[in-house]
Amino acid sequence: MEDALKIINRGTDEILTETDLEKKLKSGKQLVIKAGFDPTAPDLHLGHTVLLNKLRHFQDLGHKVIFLIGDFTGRIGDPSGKNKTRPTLDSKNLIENAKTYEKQVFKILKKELTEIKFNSEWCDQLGADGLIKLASKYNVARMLERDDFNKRFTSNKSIAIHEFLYPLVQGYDSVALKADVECGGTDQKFNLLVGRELQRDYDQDPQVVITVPILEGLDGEKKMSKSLDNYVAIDEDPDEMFGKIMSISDDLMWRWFELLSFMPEEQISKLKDEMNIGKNPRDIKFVLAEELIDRFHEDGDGKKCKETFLNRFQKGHMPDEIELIEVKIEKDTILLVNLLKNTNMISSISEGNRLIKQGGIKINSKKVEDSKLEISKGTEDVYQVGKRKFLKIKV
RNA sequence: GGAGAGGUGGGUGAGUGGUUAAUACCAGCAGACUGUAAAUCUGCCGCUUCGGCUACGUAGGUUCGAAUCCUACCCUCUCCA
Repeated sequence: MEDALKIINRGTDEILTETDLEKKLKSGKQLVIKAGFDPTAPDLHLGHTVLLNKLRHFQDLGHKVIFLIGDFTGRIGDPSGKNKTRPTLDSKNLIENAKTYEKQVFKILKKELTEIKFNSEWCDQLGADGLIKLASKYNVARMLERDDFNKRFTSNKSIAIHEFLYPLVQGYDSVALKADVECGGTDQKFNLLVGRELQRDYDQDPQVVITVPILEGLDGEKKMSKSLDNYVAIDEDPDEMFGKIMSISDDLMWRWFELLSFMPEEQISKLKDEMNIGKNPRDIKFVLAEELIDRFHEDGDGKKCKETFLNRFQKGHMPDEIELIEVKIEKDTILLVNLLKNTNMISSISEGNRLIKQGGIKINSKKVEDSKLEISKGTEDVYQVGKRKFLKIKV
């Protein structure tokens, strides 16, 4: 019991309330743990795993996780108001997305203790009557307690009515599922709490709300998200993943250790000490990168990636395997920049000219100086753009 | 319904008739450096067959010349009712 609480506590932001949680755990029954996910972004990244890890902890204790895809909520519109219209996802898309989720989610969650559900299943039944009834359970004053609503309200920014439906529907999900616990990011706190209130209204035992911190993305400031392109997807190519992790700032590294590593806390602070007495932060970042690669790929891949990384960037070697592409041309020669553009090594000819001017393009490790360089038919060379893009092209 | 503000390159945001492909910042890219794809520094940062071409909400108009003025339209926001 003590242990269970300790496991659940690690890495959480808040548990509301802990006594409720204790009571539920003590009851001895299998609990229903709910967490909601966006229907439009089936690409899971490290940011999601903070939450998924927490769900996994519950599974390790034998409880059941409902992986809820908010297809109905997604249809209402985005509460941030930024997105104008969301494409309505048809059922075919939904099934596809769900499959994509499945493939990734079970890298962390236990299949036998996970159920994937869509909230349209019960929300579609609701109808106008149901919605009105649901809406009557909450009031505007309470809605305005939500931080972002409050800010917008006090600064006279617009709040669309339907945005109020968001937390309500999300809360209703908890009612429909009879959730015992709901987990989400700290930014979800209000919505999660609405679930508690609604369950009470529907004569259910209110769910325990557990919030986990939001992981900062590669830039170190904004939250990790696909739309900001500062993410590391969990099914990403291992070398790519390794590189991305190595590219985070030394400061951010510690945050990631805290939220992503399974390493005991004492061990992490030991690493900090080592850095303070002069150990290269790069080597500590290796530790983090290796752990994460091993987790999402095969055991031992982390080590391989590290070697590749060292060879390529420290010693300046070319990667062992370079993709070969064959390009057919009509004339006897082709302008280098055109060739690179055709093979998507660069996005425009102007960019190519710029890169050549700056010494960023190499053929067989030799820097290209001439922007009008012609490549002849019948050659096969290794082309390099910048430090990381390699391609073997046969003309 | 009435009054007003505004829509500029990936983002924030200057510019208010002519050295303006458009200040600045951020992001991005390259180079240097470092035992990191950290940090820092430097350069680049619309496209091009290198003749030009296309760009400042959309469509017209005025002008030798407009992102800058005019007209209409669309959109966003604020205030009053």
